[in-house]
Amino acid sequence: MARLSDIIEEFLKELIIEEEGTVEIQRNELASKFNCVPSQINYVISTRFTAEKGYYVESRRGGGGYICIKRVNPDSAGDYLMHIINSLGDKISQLTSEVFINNFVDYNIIETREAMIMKAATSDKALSFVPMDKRDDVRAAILKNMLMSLTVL
Amino acid sequence: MARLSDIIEEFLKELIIEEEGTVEIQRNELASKFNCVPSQINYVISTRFTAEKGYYVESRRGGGGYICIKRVNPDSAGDYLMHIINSLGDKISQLTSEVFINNFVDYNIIETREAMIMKAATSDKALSFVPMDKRDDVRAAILKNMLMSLTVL
DNA sequence: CTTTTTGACTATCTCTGACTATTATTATAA
DNA sequence: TTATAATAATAGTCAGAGATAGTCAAAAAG
Repeated sequence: MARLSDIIEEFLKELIIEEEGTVEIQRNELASKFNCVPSQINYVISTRFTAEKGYYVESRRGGGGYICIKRVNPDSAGDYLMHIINSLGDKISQLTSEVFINNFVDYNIIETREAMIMKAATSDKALSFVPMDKRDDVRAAILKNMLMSLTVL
Repeated sequence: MARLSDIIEEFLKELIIEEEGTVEIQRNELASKFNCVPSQINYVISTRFTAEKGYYVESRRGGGGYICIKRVNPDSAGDYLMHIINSLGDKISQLTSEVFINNFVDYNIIETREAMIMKAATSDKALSFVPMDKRDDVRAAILKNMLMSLTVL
């Protein structure tokens, strides 16, 4: 029993993909397409296309009014990660690495579990077979690689 | 006379087998199917489909609400992971590592994003600073460490 | 005594509609 | 012609109704 809101959400997201990141609609038109009251469109937008979820919405009332939804997060999260990756040096200590990873959680770039995995992968324990003098290089390479893998999703 | 809770438990487990590991129900619907109060469904879930027993449950209230039960693994995820960790040798190739990681996703042990992170951490690219003859040892250590970090969550 | 069953009360999410706010267009007055 | 007022065309807000699921403690069963 799919909810109408979910159906409308899906419809809009597909449009956004088709239109490559932005879509412009008219509230009443969309509402009548889905046989619902216009305010349902507002409901869908305010619960599904929030800034937190990576969307930016603007609108205008009056004759020729519209609602425009833009997807911002995929790029900006990717950009942010690229920025961090570029700022990382060729060597990094376990402690510094953990600080970075904790920051990613704070900034909602990664989940707690993902952070645990990353910390585990970059811990001295995991790298015990790597000679001390190479360890910080390897750690930096691993961390960068893990972060890079997230920029494409 | 079998207890109702047992009957509902059995019904759900069969459904889970049919649906290959996951089932989605509506509380009221299921309750009326078995002629019981809706909260009995909660009772069954909270006593029979616990995390300890290898199930993961999520739900949503409101119109079109649902309860979704996923079987993580016959054993608990932690046990399963420990088993895998112990079965891993001291060396592992990139290819073998990826096969393992893909299996974890299939068995609902980890998420797709987590898999990507793990693959990135154990790729030859990430380990390019590690001499070839040590690489598979380091990779095995990293993989084990990442998996270990998940056994405690 | 422990487990199961029940139901009253609560929490959360969705849908609806009346009322409000804003903008564009058209009509009217100066 | 220009300024202003009325009208039309949109979108926004919010509270209430509807639809689910969750909690908890008492009653019932074993």
